[in-house]
Amino acid sequence: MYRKIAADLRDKIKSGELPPGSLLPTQQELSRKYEVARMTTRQAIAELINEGLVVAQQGRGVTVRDRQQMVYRPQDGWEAPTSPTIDRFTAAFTRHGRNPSMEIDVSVVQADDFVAERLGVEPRSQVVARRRVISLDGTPFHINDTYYPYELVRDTEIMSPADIPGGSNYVLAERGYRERYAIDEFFIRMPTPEEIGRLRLNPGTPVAMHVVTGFTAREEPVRCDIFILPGDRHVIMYERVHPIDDEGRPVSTPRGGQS
Amino acid sequence: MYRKIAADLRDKIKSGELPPGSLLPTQQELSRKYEVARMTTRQAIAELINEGLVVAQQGRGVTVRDRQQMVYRPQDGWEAPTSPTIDRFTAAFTRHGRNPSMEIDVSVVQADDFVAERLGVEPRSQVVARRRVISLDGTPFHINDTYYPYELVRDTEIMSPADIPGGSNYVLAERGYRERYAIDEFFIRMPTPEEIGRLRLNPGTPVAMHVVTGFTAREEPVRCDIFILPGDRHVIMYERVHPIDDEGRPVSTPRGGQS
DNA sequence: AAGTGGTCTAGACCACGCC
DNA sequence: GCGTGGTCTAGACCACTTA
Repeated sequence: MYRKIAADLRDKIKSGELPPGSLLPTQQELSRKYEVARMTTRQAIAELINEGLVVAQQGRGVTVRDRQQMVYRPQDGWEAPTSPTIDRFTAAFTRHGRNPSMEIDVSVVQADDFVAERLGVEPRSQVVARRRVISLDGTPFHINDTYYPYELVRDTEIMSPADIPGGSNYVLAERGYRERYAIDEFFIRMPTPEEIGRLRLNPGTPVAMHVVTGFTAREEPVRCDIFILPGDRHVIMYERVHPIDDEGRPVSTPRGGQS
Repeated sequence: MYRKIAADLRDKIKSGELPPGSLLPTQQELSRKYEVARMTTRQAIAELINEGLVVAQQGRGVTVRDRQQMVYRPQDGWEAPTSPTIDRFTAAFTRHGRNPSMEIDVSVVQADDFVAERLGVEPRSQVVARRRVISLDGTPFHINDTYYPYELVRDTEIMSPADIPGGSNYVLAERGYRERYAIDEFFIRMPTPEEIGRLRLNPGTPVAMHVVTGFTAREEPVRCDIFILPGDRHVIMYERVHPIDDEGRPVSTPRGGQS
């Protein structure tokens, strides 16, 4: 029964009969209409909440969710190739008049297993953690925690909780650790209670955990960057070029030829 | 109260006291221990289910979930650069003795708004849909639906529901539509009921929707590929190379220089 | 103050897995 | 057949928003 109620409501949302921002019928109304107990209608609504379709607020009611997504481009700052087409794609998600802000917190911590494995250091050895929450118009958009091997960044401006002109890669390059390539990993999962708090997430919002591990040309790890991207606020976008030309012949790549 | 029960169980799972595959205390036991009604313990367990931590099965009990993830590499087949390091990364997620299988279904359908926008055709115009479900050892791993403009693929082997030797890009290239570059989009969300059915997903499993739109050098779209990747079964991995060399000078890119 | 959703109770019966 | 989780009822009181 609760599945039928949920399906009916889902259909009304998808068809546009209940547009984003509108209020669903109250739980009491649904109970009367379907002749069920309120706990049953609550279960139907819980299903929609967990699907990320609606949000419930005490005293207000249940409203249909609206997605406001921004484009997240891992290749930004890499002087990546850009085509007119990708601008057309990103335009669909771009909003204007945004007011960005950032919270920064730098500390020396013990590396957990996950970070230690990526930085090639012993678990629980000291690393520098640079933790940031990036907000737009006052609402948190994503978490960006960066971990560096302690010896690489001690006594640099990376240790100070302020914006770094030119980026931290510039600082590392000056010390002889120029990042040459990086590996991106994405894990799709539900947020931890800590992440829900830091990002003020609604129930039913999954996140992408984007892990960037940067290496020098000598294969030494120089940084491990962890982004937590709420699914309702981001579209992740990449651009790729085939390493063969229009006649099917190989084109030289930055790392010098085909593998 | 139900939050406390959920937090206690979550701690026991994270600490390893309740390892993957083990059974949680039954709802009746929890009700006795915490002196609450069974509906309250059910709510605690519902929370853990929606976090993707546990699965409930009628007649069996509630078990701690185990993740078996495979590596998903969008760059595969692109002759992408490969370093020894990425092999080390992928090794952590690779399982052996896997038995892959595929279901294919090809049909001519009306493009929805999403696909029409990406293929640059009118909404509801005819496109060819090639729908696949890829399974490993009998369990579905991901959905791969590919859409082509009808005129580009009519009377080709893309229309037949069988494996294509060399891939569909090879067939398109022969007809003068060689894919030169592609744009990747990732949307993170909860699965639709249809996706839950096709992939036999457990509750609390988010998915990544990976959309690849391929273009010729003349900026004509040739395909729109939609992958549905369950979060508990995939790690998405990219490798990127900085377009500058160790002295900081630009390196030529496949598309010919910096932007 | 009225109305909304949030939590909780103490029962009931059903569907399923396992012995 | 027994015990598990799945569904549902008919109440109760609380916390919060809005007017």
